Amino acid sequence: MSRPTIFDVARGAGVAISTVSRAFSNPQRVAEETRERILRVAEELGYVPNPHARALTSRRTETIAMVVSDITNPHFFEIIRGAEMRAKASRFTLVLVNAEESARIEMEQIARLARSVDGFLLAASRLPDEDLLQLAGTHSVVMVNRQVQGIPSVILDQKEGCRQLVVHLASLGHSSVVYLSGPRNSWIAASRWQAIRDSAAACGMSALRMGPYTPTVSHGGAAADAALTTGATALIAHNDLLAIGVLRRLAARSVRVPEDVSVAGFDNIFAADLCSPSLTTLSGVHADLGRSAVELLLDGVAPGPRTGEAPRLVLPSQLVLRSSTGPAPVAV
Amino acid sequence: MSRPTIFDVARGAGVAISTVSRAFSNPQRVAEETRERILRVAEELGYVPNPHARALTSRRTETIAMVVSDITNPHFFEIIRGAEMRAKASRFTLVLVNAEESARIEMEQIARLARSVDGFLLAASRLPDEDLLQLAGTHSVVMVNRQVQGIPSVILDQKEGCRQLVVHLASLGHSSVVYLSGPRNSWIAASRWQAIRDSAAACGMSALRMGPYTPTVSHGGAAADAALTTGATALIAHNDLLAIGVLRRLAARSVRVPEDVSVAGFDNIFAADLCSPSLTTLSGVHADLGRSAVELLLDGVAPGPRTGEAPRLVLPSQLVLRSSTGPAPVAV
DNA sequence: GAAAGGGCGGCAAGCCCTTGCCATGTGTTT
DNA sequence: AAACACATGGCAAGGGCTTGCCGCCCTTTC
Repeated sequence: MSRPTIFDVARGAGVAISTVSRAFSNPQRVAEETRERILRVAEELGYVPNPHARALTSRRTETIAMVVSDITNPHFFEIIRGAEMRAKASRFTLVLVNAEESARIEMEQIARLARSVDGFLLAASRLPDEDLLQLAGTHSVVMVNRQVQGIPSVILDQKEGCRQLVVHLASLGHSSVVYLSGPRNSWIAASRWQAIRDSAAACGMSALRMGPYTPTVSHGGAAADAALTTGATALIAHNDLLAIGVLRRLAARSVRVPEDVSVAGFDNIFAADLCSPSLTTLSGVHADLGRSAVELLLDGVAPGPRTGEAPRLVLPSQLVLRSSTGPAPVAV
Repeated sequence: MSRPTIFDVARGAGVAISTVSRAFSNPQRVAEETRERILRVAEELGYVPNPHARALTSRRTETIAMVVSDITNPHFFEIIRGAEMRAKASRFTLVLVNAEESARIEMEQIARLARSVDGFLLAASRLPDEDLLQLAGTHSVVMVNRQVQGIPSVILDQKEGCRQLVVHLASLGHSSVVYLSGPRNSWIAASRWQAIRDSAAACGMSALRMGPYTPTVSHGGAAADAALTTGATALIAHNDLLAIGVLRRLAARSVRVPEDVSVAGFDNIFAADLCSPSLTTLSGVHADLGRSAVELLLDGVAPGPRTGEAPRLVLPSQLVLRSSTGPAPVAV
């Protein structure tokens, strides 16, 4: 015996299938009494509407896709987690896809899912602006940790966060800072560098960008070596993973942190508090990024007139001071 | 202009829609030459089959759902990651759902998705065996980190791993070990305790189970306090998070690790190598769990005769020795 | 050269719902 | 009492695809 369909419910309740359909998807269109009867019959029969049949005509799927640029990066998991929880709260299903740091794969995956989801969450997308704008023309899209004019987005406040971080370093007496940059086409890396450079200028510090580096622990070694050649006393790594890699290499080279060199990262991952020395980092509630992004997407997906402007959410970030930053060494 | 359908392609290629359909889903059923022509037209038109229409008749969705018992637990992310990558390799889509440690929610989510996916990956399911067996009767199911008679599963080798861990502690001179247990209805917690108890007995050690504890850092404090009352010199925590919490509390209470007490965990999370002292832990390639689980599921989903037995994969685990375990203190 | 077989394409019946439009019945207004 | 508005339910046309079955034609076989 196969699963009951809308016909079985209609027969059981003595109504037309259209009425059953509306009892589920358009409740106020059906008399209270009728609806209750239908729901009761459906319950008894164990009827669940077939989502595909539903999607076929209604073009709504109650599913959203989250595309992350690199699923191996633990930083995204908080975002994914927040997104999943928020999606679930609205009875939406979350599909997870990995772009493997490739714009081509990202595009392929999006094309593949275009018909199966109501919208896309693009986390740290590597696609060029044009592609994104085109996509946003035909689908609901929300960017996470990237801003593109005209597309809704959610980011953590890099500007203010970087400013605080630079001011912190400046007030410790550092006069030069190196930013160990993340991937070349990472919007957030560009945005961090810009904020660091501007803030450094405002503090009278010199700022230098090095890299790009793949932001993993294993690439921290090269980054540290390169940074040491500059003589800078303050290092800001693109993220905590890279920063931890830097710390390791510095330890291996007997460079003391923070006595000789100060190091800071981004994301405040769990390990940032455990490594030695513990890591000063720019923190933020990443789960909220995912949550807010879904919220924005659901707003956009909902029928009704668009508000004129694409919303740009900027969530607060906060500086977490630990022991990897300290006073600049006294000049020799 | 709306998206092209199979009709447009059929017209363009001068064939019937059934032929177009087969050109995509049953290539060897169509002459090579015809197929090429169809694919070329489809390409030109930008035709992509509508997955919902497809699913409606074929009952295949090329989608699998991964249900995790608690999405806030970082341990799962490796598994999710492995699963996503493997699914993608077979052009399957992965849906992620969170059971929030609740059997009820887990069941609801499964019911909701039952029609939209080809199968379920249940990671650390909290459902009773009966429910799982019933589910496995109607759907393709693969269990991750749990074994149920008759259902395909993938686990890390707890038994041998725990044995090695206990032998390691025994050979360091410890004569008593405490297992700080994970959640009550966690299969893996039960399985670990059983392996620890048996191995301890074989080594002439006494073993004690305490808890259950929610396996997070914050619950490690209570676990540590409780464990200290027993006078045991070796502590095995349900996972690394709990172990790190234990380490923190011990440090706060000035109990030296490993001089006074040895501590070990499970999972070898990234932070295990960074905490102080670094943590001895039972490691395993968790991404492989996800990968293998998807593989098993795809095997099960594929048409064709079932092999008689439900496969039970046991992936190797390995003991990673770090500095949180050491010789037992000399008795006073 | 006739019969048998295989490869290939087409027909048409679904798969299970949503939704625009119409029909009916009831209550309200003038 | 006529005219109307509104609430409610039904009809039927899809939505875009898969697949069992049939039939055609070209090979092969004896």
